[in-house]
Amino acid sequence: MDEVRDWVLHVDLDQFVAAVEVLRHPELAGLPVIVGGRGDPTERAVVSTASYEARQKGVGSGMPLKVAARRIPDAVFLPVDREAYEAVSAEVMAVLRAQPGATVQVLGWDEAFVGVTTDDPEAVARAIQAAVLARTRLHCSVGIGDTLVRAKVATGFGKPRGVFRLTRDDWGTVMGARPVLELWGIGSKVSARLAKLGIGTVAELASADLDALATEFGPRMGPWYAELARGEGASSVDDTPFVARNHSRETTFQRDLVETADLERAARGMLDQVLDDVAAEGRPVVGLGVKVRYAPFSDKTFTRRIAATSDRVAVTEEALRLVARIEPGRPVRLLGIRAEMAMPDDARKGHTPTRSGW
DNA sequence: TCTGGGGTCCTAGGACCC
DNA sequence: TCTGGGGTCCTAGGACCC
Repeated sequence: MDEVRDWVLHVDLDQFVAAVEVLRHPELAGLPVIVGGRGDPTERAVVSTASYEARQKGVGSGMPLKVAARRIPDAVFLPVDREAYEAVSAEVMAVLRAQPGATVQVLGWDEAFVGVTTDDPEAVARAIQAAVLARTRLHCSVGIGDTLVRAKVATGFGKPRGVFRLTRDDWGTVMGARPVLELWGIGSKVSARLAKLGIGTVAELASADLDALATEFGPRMGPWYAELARGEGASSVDDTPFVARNHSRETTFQRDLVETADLERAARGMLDQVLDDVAAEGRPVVGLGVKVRYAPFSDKTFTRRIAATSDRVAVTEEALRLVARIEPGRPVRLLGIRAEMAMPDDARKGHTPTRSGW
């Protein structure tokens, strides 16, 4: 038994979206279930979640549905049903908040940090798993750590349905020889740039020269990567309510658009939805962004800062002026519209559960 | 193989002000 | 007449997360 101290637990539902669908459709249990897009594998869309049966056959998140269908021709394809997942997610988070002494920081539909003070974090983890299962019939994995990063990484070793602890004492032993790509916050681009500096493993990044990292990645991100590789950073769970900075909509067109009139119509439709979302929060718009993906695959963004306003007509006109900068005649595969909102005075900056906070 | 949608934060470079 | 340097804001783009 440990002494009483603060612990970070990272709770992650197992194959959440697919599991919710199987609960609704019990006859799908044991089958390869793939959820993505509108559920039509001939469309341009990607896999949101694949069941373990589908994963065993090589289908995973982010894969184009067309590719998934080729790999598993007899898989069950289902459309994404956000509202259903949000409802189940709310139940899960309510269970977590009901744990005695728990501080809960939600990271997404299917995961959250839970801060507890205890001498037996494994017992708390098992209690959480049992409570979530009893309330929602869903299984989850729990990572235990002395920092947020270590708890988050630990969960991966617990999946599925398990519990795993990772602390300062064994972080180096467990993670040191692994590729930096396994760290949360390092993706393929940064991994490739690190490789050019001769850094391939977590241990190498943990002991890398900070000045060299700062030169390559900037004064904040460079040193932060080394800290990440040591498993360090924030160790307390922050339950400050989340305040969104942006609302946006994007659409990938099934057929590339070329005509200006088509683009303008699409932009107006998305803008209406975005402004509905903004209006629901009652906050003025202070900036606009347009994202374009030209075919075959090159992104461009245009942004503009505006005086704070809730005037939909004015915002729409301003956004359409940005859309007008799209290169005429070049096929457009994706259009995105983003509205940046004024932040309330009491919103703390930088507390959000993303990279900089760690 | 052919690449979603909704977010967050960081950086470089230019403009502008003092 | 010619010109330093710091601070801040904005834009555009990049990277990563779920």
